[in-house]
Amino acid sequence: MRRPAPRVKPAPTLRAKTEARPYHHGELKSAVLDAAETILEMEGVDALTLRAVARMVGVSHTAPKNHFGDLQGLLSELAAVGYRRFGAALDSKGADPRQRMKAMGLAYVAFARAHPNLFLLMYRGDRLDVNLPSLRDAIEATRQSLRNATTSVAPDVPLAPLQLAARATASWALVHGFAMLLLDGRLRHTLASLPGEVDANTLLEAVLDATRVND
Amino acid sequence: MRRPAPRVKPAPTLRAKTEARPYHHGELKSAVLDAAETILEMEGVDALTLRAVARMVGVSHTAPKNHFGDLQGLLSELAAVGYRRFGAALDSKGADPRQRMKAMGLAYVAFARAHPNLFLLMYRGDRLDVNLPSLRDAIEATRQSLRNATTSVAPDVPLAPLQLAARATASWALVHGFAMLLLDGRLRHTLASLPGEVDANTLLEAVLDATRVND
DNA sequence: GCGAAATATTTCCAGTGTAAATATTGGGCA
DNA sequence: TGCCCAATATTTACACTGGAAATATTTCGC
Repeated sequence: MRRPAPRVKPAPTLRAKTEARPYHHGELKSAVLDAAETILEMEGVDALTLRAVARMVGVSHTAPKNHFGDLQGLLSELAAVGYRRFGAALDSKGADPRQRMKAMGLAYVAFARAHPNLFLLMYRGDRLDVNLPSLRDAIEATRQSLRNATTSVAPDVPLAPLQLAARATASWALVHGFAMLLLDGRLRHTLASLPGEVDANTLLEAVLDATRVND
Repeated sequence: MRRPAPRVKPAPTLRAKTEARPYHHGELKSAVLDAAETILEMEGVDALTLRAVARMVGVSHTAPKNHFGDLQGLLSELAAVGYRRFGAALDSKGADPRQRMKAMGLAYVAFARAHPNLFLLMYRGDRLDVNLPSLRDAIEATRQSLRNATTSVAPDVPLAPLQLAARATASWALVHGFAMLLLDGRLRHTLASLPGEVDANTLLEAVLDATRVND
C-alpha cells in the first residue's frame, strides 16, 4: 500500500550532509569485504557486525544484504577470501618432497600467526555456510593442496587407503593443532618455561623435526 | 531517591502466577551452571545467553550477575567445569607408558566428540577469562596431566628441554588438531572417500599408529 | 532482634540482525 | 531516444541481547 501523498515534497531526507554520495555505491560488495577484513583483523570477529561494516563503508546498515544475504553470508565470503590466500601461501615450491612438507607446515602456522582472526574465522564452521559455492570451492582447493603435499612423499611400501589417509590427516592435524593451541595462548606456558628466548617458530620446528609421520 | 508511597500496598508485582517461588533461589549458582550446560550442549554457544539461562532457571535475567559477574564469567566457570571433567576423562590408568599415551589420545578425541560444544568452548580463549582462578587452575591441571603422560615415555637418549617440550607439544597438537578438524567437519570428505564404513575413531587410531613422536 | 551484606527484581539503555516497505538508479529493449 | 523493470540502497520497525543502576527482599553475623 502507498503512503499518502506528501504535502509539498518528500523532504530531501537530510542525507549527504557535507558531500553528496551517489545513491548507488557501485563497488559495494568489494568495499564491504575490505571493510570487513579490516574490522576482523583489528577488533576480532565479535566486532565484525553488519552495522559496523556498513558504518565504515558509509552506507545504510541493510545495504550489504543485497550482496551477502545475511551476516553468515558475509562471513562466509570473507572466509573464502581467506582460504584463497591461504592456499596461495601454502604453495611452496621445492625439490625435495619431504622438505616441501616441512615448508608447508611452517607456512601453515605462519599464516595463522599473520592473520589470526581470519584464520580462526576460516575454522569457525558454526558461523560459516560451507555450502556456499565460493567457500566450498576455496576449502576444497586448500584441502587438495595439503593432501597433495603429503602424498608426494612416497611411502617405502605400498600403503592401504586408510594408512594413506591417516598420513595426510596426521600432518594436517599436527600443524592445525599447533596453530590453534598457539592462537589460543595454550603454548605460552610451555614457551615461557623453556630456557632462553624460545620463539613459537623454534618450537614448531622442533615439533616438526621430532615427528615422523610414517612407519 | 524513593518512589512515592503506594496508595494501598506495593501490589504483589504479579509474580508467581501459579506457584509462589521464594525470592531467593538458594542454589542459583549451580542451577545456572546446569542450565547453561544444557543449553550449550543442545543449542550451541551462540544460544547460551544470560537471558536464556535465566529463563530456564526461572529468575530475572540479571540474577546471574551476582554469581558470575557477566556472561564471560559464566562461560568461564562453565569451561572450568568442562576442564575438570576433561582431566578426569584423560586420566587413564595403564601399565605401559606408550599404551597409556595412545589411550589418552583416544580419550581426548572421545571427550571432544561426546561434548562437542563444551569442548569448543574450552578452547575459545576469546570468550573466556583465563585469569579466573577456578578456570586457570582447571586448565593448568589438565596441561600437567597431558604433559606427564608424554614425559613418562622415557627417551632412548637424554633430551634437551626444547626437544622434550617439542614431544609433549607434538602429541597435544596432534590430537587437538584432529579433534578440531573433526568437529569442524573438515574430515568428512576424507572419511567419505575411504572404502567401507570408516568411523572417525578408526581413522584416529590409524593416525596415532602412523605417527611416531621421537627421534 | 537488628542492621549490614547478599541476593534478586525492575527498569532502562545502547547495540545487534533481519524483515518489510519504500526510494533511487541504471540498463535492456521498444 | 525513451521507458519500464530489475538491481541497489534507505528507512522503519521489531525482537533480541548484555549490562548499568535503582530498588526490593532475605539471610546472617553480632
